[in-house]
Amino acid sequence: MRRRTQGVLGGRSDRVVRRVLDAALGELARSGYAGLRMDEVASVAAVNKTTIYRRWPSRAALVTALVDRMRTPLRESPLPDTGRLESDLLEAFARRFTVGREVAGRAWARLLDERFNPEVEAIIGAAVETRRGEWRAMVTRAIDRGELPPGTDAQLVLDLVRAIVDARGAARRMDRTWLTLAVRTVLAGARAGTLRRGRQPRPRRRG
Amino acid sequence: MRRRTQGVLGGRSDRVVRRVLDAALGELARSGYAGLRMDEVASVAAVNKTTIYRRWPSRAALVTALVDRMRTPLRESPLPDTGRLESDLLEAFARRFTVGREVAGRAWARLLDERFNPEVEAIIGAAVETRRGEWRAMVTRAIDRGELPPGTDAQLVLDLVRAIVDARGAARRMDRTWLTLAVRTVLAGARAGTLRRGRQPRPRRRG
DNA sequence: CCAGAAGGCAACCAGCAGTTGCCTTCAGCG
DNA sequence: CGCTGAAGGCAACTGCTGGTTGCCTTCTGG
Repeated sequence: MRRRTQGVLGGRSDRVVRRVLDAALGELARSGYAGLRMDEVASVAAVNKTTIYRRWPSRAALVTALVDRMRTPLRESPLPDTGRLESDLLEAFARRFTVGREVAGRAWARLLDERFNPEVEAIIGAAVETRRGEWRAMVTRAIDRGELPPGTDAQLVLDLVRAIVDARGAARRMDRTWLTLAVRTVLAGARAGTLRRGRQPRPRRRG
Repeated sequence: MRRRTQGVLGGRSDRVVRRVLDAALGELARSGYAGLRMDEVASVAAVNKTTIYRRWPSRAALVTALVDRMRTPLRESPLPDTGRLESDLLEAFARRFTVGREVAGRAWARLLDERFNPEVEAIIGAAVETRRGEWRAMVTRAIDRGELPPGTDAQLVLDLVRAIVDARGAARRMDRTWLTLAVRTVLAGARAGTLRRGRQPRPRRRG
């Protein structure tokens, strides 16, 4: 039997896929996940709603596919390794907001904002999880270089930076200033030994 | 004409108000804001949906009233002033998660998780904004005491701690460990001078 | 040129916010 | 005690949206 012409750019199907994903991207950036109306996507894509549902059984599936496509270029380039953790972190995080076009950045920010939503969390989680090891390695290298005290919890460092960065959602646009602040503050904490693995940090009186 | 028997505890109306708000609290803790079904609230409160809508014109209004009631005891006690910023912050933030009963804590956490939602943000914002000055004063005192370098941006310190704390939402329950981590890390950053007002912090090579 | 995959169309179901019109109950005043 | 008006109950309804279904049309490649 004839297979779907996936991958053969220019086929009827692929044209539809591209148009739907493009439309979905725009709608996601505009209205966020919760506000994304399938009818609207269909109409913008100049495609029937049924067509969308035939290929992606739910909104979650559609957005998952979209995120996957968004992150494709990202997936191909390795994480930065500048020899200095601060620069590595700055660059690595900055990339998250400049995936491809401007729209994609906004769409991703909207998703982050809605990460409380189990569906969204699953989507983001799946996308991020794959590179967790690489990210951790980035921090570990810094520890080995002596930039951070031995015993520092690499994952914790990342979690903290992410927590701060993600706090800046769609409303207030992510900017370099905030990102820098997040990275420097967390690194200062780590250097002060606040982020050792396992044991509770003891209170430190100011000197 | 006879007025509503508001305030006269035990009246029919007040009993209804209490039951509806209690029910709403439970539902909010269980299902979050977006998942809060008015029919369910009505049914749990053993009250008719119409009755709810007559008093609170929308879900947002209902939750606003609920939050207002939740925060009443909090509003009455001043923020801590232990003479040490770390303790102040720890205690002040810890309170947010122990407003009254256990349920209220969970409900509040759910709200925080959904703060991306404009409606929710308005609700939270209104509740929090009122004490912004007090919080800032807490940090300013510490600067005056010399705990933090002069010129430190008090609001920024608070924003950062909040960013980290809030990252722990409903799924992973807020715990003292994470809170401590957040406070200590941000304070370490602040002591290192990362959070001066206005000017961009210069990169600091590790010593 | 034709079989089968993919797309279009229209009507439909289900869940839920919010509404409406009308009836019932209750508190309290005369 | 009985009346009055406010507050509550009830049931049916609108409107929106995600997701479904059955059937017909179009495109594509062998």
